[in-house]
Amino acid sequence: MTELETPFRYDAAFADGIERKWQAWWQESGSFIMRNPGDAGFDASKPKFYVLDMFPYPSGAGLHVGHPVGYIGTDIAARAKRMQGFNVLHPMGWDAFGLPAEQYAVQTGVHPRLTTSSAIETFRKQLKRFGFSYDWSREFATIDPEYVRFTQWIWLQCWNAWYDESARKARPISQLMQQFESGARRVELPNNISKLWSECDASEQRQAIDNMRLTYLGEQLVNWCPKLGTVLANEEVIDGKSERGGFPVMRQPLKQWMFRITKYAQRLLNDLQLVDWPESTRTQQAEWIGRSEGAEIYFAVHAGNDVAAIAPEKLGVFTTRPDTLFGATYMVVAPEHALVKFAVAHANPAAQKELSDYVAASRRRSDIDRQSQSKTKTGVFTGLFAVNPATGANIPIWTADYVLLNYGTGAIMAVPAHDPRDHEFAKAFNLPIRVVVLPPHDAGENKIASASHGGASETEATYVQDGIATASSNAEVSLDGLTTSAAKEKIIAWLDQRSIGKKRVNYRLRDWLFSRQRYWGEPFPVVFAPDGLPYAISESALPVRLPELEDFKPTESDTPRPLLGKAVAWINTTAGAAGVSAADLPPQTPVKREANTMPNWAGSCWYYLRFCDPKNTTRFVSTEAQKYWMGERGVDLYVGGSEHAVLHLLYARFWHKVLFDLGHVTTPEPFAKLFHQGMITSFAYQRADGSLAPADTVQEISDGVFTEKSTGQSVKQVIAKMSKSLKNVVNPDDVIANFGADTFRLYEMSMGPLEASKPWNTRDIAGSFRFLQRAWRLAVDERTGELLLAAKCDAALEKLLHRASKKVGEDIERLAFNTAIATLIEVVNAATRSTTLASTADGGLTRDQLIRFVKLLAPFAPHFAEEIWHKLGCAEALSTASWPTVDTTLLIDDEIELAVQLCGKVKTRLLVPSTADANAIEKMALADPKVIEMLAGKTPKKIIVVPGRLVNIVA
RNA sequence: GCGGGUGUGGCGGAAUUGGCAGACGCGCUGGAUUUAGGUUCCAGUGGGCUUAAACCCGUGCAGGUUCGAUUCCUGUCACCCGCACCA
Repeated sequence: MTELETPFRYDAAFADGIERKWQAWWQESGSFIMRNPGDAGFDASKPKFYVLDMFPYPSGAGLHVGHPVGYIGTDIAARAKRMQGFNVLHPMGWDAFGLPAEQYAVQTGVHPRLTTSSAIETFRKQLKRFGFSYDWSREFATIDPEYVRFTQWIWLQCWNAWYDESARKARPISQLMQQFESGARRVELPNNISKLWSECDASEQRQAIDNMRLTYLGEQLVNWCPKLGTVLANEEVIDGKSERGGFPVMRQPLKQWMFRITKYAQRLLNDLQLVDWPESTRTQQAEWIGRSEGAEIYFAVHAGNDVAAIAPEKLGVFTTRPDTLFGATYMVVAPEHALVKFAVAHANPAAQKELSDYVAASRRRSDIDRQSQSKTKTGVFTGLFAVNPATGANIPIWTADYVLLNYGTGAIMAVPAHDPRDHEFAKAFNLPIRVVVLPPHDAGENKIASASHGGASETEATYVQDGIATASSNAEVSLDGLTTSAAKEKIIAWLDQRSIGKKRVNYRLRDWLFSRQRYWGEPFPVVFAPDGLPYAISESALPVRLPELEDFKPTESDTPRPLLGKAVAWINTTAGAAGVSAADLPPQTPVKREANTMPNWAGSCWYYLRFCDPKNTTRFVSTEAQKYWMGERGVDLYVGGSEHAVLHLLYARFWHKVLFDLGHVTTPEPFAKLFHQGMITSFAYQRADGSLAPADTVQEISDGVFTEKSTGQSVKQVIAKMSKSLKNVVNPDDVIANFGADTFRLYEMSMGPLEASKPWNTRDIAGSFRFLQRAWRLAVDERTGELLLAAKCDAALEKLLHRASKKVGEDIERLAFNTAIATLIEVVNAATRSTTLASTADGGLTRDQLIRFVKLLAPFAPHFAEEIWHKLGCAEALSTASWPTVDTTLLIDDEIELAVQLCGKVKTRLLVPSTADANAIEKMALADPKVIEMLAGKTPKKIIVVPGRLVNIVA
């Protein structure tokens, strides 16, 4: 048949036509606009379902085929839930502050606002072509002034709050003031001084309050690249050089805004039990928070005989193994530790140089490098000694970069016999190793006769597990013979009694560094008075807007400075002009604005709340909208990449909990159910030497055999990330142009499980396209465009369709879209076969069957389904139709086929009535001729009957 | 280094709770339709040995538990993701 004869054939052009038609119709009729409670047309009788994508950062390159995977998944869920009678909130927006736009501005001078808004245009246009059922009326970008205003407002909530340890929640700072003023709480000042509020001067009072706020200024090390004039992420630093340009990078201290997220460590850990998240993600968060129980122990420090200086205060360490205190033969402090500065100041010239060289060198290494065991341990003796409080021994204090300043106290007691890192270090520097724990069985037999002191070669391996303490006693305390847990308790009690240590819970989680030295981020609503103290800008003066910059090029500098520092006129203002309350500072006071900006996380920490009520100009979200859409447990389905498993998801939970404590939101957790979609990878071709050949230089000469065109060398097909250099990037626009959006949606959902990473294979798209073409031919006459409907209902087909209804519904619920689509394909294939095999025109689907089939297909291929739906004479949108119900009586078979196994191997099959019980099945199996033959007269030892599945005869 | 994960035909994958390994798609083979190609339809397609049946082997590798293991356990190999200023 020629194309002229089949004007209604489902090809790419035809698909394009109907897709654009229905997209326009959905938009005009507002099909997916969701009203809020209180609005006209809102149906309060329906339950709510909030399904959310992790919103994208709109990059200049546009959408790639990896973006839509999650979006198609949430759209299927949203469309199915709508048909199942839910009010569905399904919004989309833009995470629009970010580094790429700023870096582009540095290179070209084009304002990030322009770059960003054109990227948003592109993304929006591309997303709309997929026919997603987003409520576009709720769209916003994190750079919108109204959104920035409330992002700053939330920061002010943290500024105006403190964490009440006894109530285990954040409370307004005004309540702290009341406690101070009433004398219920004393002011804790440095050096263990405590005073009444009334005894403090103004500056002490101010300090007392500032030290309690949820956001505070802290000094942190950053990777500063003087040449680029910018701070770099760890991943942008390679071997102490900047990734771009290869310029030296130094770790420099910088005063920056921090969040006291560590106060929430325990709650962030506990509340992981409240959410329906992938187990791996909850584990990753728990590991990140890293709770460990142990002890803090204080070691007296002295400077050695040849250093005539007064030793500094005691050196505190955190250890999870206080029971090994007797085995602590040396100490290690981080190179940035204050004790190292003291050591440098008091060392002789040669040692001084060695120490400062080491500190300088470690500044150039990243934390990951520093902890990496593959690289040999390095370190330098500080010239200082500590006294092991248990043994009384003088033990040397070293500095080494495998100890990190920001974990624990930045210092450790080294127990080389029982910690692999300490062991390796001790071997490298010939430090003593002292065994103080024995494996339980060895302790009993007393295999190790002497566990006393010795050189580094005493033991080859470290024993890290729990065991029995040995060689651990002094005049006051003995741990010998105790199990590790008993020994821990006993030594902590002893340390506590002597006031040289105490029980402590430590978290790996660190306070959250929230300042960036960038332009393209939210300004902080804070200024600095001439005395250097920060003052908040009042809520009524928000948003604080970014100043315009002519030139975005950073300035070369040896010390870190924010890019916004260039906006001199903006930075220097008065308290009144900036919007500081006159109660805090007189309006004419000259002040400097904060030149740091917030990180990208700020916008993504609360966008899910804004979607509930995006146009609100008086509040970040109305109480009513927040209550309705967040409900009891928050967002009902949140889909995004697993690369966000820790940071974004932890930060958003933290903000949410602060807002919860302060009464602004009503759920303890933001996201009830979380799902990670997998990455779309691509094929690449590996040469014999392991290098990768670009995809366009390779040909497939036979099944699975590939050669490089130019050389004829055989190459191996492997899976790799999509990258420009490998020429294996796929543009979704091209795919849609060739097959249509419905085919694209089906293809990406049928590639495999939503959570798995899967290689894109353009060749396979044909399968999804053919499925739609088949389905179309089944329902529509390609010559006339008329519906093809069976007059009679085929019983087998009806049963199949019924089972498919059940299966598709269940699969959508568990986001197993690949198997749902396979089921739909089976229906179409069976129905097609029925038409070609039928002698009369009776094959195919009846009107009623087609209606049900189209409803099942609607979430996956919405344009296709809508087209047939309207051909069936339905005037309302398919999204308003109800989901097919399942008649359970049609799911039961009269007879079931069971597998019959002999010793676990399938030998034959048996048809039994579905009502037969285990006894009856056993009898039938034993009466089966094949079974009799196989048993050959032997009596079965055991017969296992699994109803509905199999019979296993053990002979 | 620390933390999380994945390995099944030529390829993507299915097997939801320990119960018939390979659903569905791609590719390939044969047939029908067609002047031919394409399209469409029908059938076949894990490997070995076979005319066929039957049988044997088979879920990265080596063990273990079990009547029964892709699934649980131990060890091992390979690959992927995250690591706090990329988003």
